[in-house]
Amino acid sequence: MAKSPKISASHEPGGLIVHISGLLPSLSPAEQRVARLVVSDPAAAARRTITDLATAAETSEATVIRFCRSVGMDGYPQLRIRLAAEAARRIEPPDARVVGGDIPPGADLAQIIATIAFNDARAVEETAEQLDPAVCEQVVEAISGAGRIDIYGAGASGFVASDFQQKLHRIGRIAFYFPDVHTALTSAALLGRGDVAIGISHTGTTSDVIEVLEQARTRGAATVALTNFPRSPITDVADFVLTTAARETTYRSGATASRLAQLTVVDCLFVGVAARNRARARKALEATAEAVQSHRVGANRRRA
Amino acid sequence: MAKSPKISASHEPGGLIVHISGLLPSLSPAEQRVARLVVSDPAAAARRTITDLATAAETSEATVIRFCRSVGMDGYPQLRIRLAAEAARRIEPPDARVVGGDIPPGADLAQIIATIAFNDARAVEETAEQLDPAVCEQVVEAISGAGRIDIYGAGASGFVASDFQQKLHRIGRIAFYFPDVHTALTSAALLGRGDVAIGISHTGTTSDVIEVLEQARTRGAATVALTNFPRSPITDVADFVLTTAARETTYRSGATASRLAQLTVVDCLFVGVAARNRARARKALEATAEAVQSHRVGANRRRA
DNA sequence: CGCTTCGTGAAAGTAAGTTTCACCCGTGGC
DNA sequence: GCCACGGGTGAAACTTACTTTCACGAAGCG
Repeated sequence: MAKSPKISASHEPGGLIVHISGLLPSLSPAEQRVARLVVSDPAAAARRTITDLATAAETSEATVIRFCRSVGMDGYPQLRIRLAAEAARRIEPPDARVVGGDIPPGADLAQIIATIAFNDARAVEETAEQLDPAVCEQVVEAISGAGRIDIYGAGASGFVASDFQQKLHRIGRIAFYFPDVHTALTSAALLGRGDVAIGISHTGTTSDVIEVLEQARTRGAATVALTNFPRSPITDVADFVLTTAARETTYRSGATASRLAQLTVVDCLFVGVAARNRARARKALEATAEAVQSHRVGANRRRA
Repeated sequence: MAKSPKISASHEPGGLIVHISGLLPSLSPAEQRVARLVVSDPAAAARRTITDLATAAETSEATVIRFCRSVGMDGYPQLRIRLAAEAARRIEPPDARVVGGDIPPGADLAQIIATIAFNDARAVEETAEQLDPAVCEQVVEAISGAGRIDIYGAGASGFVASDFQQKLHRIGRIAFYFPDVHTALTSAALLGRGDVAIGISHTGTTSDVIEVLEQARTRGAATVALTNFPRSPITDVADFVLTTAARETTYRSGATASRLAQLTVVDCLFVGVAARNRARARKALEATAEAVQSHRVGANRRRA
């Protein structure tokens, strides 16, 4: 291969569990069975012997070992230890709301709210935990020094892309977002060395976004991918990979959790860029805030 | 072999480490050497193999095993696991990132990430806590029975409005979002009894949104406001008020926390509406998911 | 349609953990 | 002073757990 020096992975800080669930789709079927067991109850897995776990996952010990290697461990004992540590750290399984669980059919609205909020908050926290500050730093640097920044995203990720564009624009960086593939491709073709292209795709498999990012890369721009899955196709065309950590809970939420996670990452990058030149960013922000002032009506009422 | 129960095994409250140091004096010399190693650095001990630890304690594996039994464990593996868990627990909460605090000027990216994520997650959680399920229920009911749903929002809140529109559309509800005030006003003028108008404004003072919502109300539509401030002007023109709970941390972040909170509320409403007619919503979602399938490329890669 | 490549488990091999047992050494009785 | 006696100990035998190798079969490629 020898193509992408790629900056990412190998990091896996924050949560081992989170890390594993991100890798899940890139694992083979048998390994996925193991992964699911581990993720669903890390503490229990830590207690099991390798033969035990293999049996429970309906596979062989060999596969369990392969799984260990796939997620970056040396072997089973190391996984066990890490799992135990991980499980201990999260002593607080709040209650019945299953992480990543679906909403039960009979649920009332209060339950729905609690479940959604819990999962959303969790996605944000876990994303932050596993974000690699070093990679972020590099991306921030690239953006700060970029002549131009193109941001791509389709569907739901398009909102995030658009949000990012606006943020950067507000602090005086030249950033673009294109809701349309053709326009985006055209723009990507005009990028060059020193420019930055950012592709956002939750699944990492959105062909439109990948195509455009690839185009940008060919032209010499630094490419950044923001996705939930560290081994998805989009990472092949990215110099820098940033991952979110939303355990998508079936189709139910229209992927809101992943959206929040993406926004959090975007916000981190934004603040990082802004922090590089506080004075200038502050001034720009104040100016833009002032601009919309005339569209605000009188302050909040006192009393009832 | 049932000799002396030595000490009240099985219980070992508080911490395993504490427990061990408690019965340290009751151990034989060689076992004490082991115990001291373990107590002084549990995490390191957890990483060692039994032979390793034995060597380090200048004793034999047999003694290590005896030590394990003495402190109430079944064997060495169990001790290792418990040790790892124990060590993980003691590291504990990273620091005191101030809620709602601003980013200190000298902060490095890791700090920035932690602070942002903390505040973002907090906003989501607190929003859920203070959301009134009864009001939500009414709004859900209104949306479910609406002939048409108009959603208004400007600037950052516009993204949320747009997101909501798309969500509702995906489950077959007739919903609109207008980025432009004039179009929105026109649309509002066409609303009537049985329709729903939703205005989103973080500050609750965005005159454009208020104006449009007011228009909708005079035409007989049910009006909903989503804002962070329960006493802001927008609430005057709303039949139902839903609030977020983002403590805005200065203007710094371009209000991402409030955005996340808004999205969470929107998601709750969405799921609430979808839950009212699971079958229909599910079918619609599956159809839309299928529609974009051809824009996805092959699955995630295996291996490294 | 043959060729590869990849996922897989059976079996062989190695390392880790556990048990057994004989030894040492201090103690106390004869 | 000599001889049981018993706890503490480690060497070695043993068992179990973990790891590697290998060959088979299925899925993709030319």
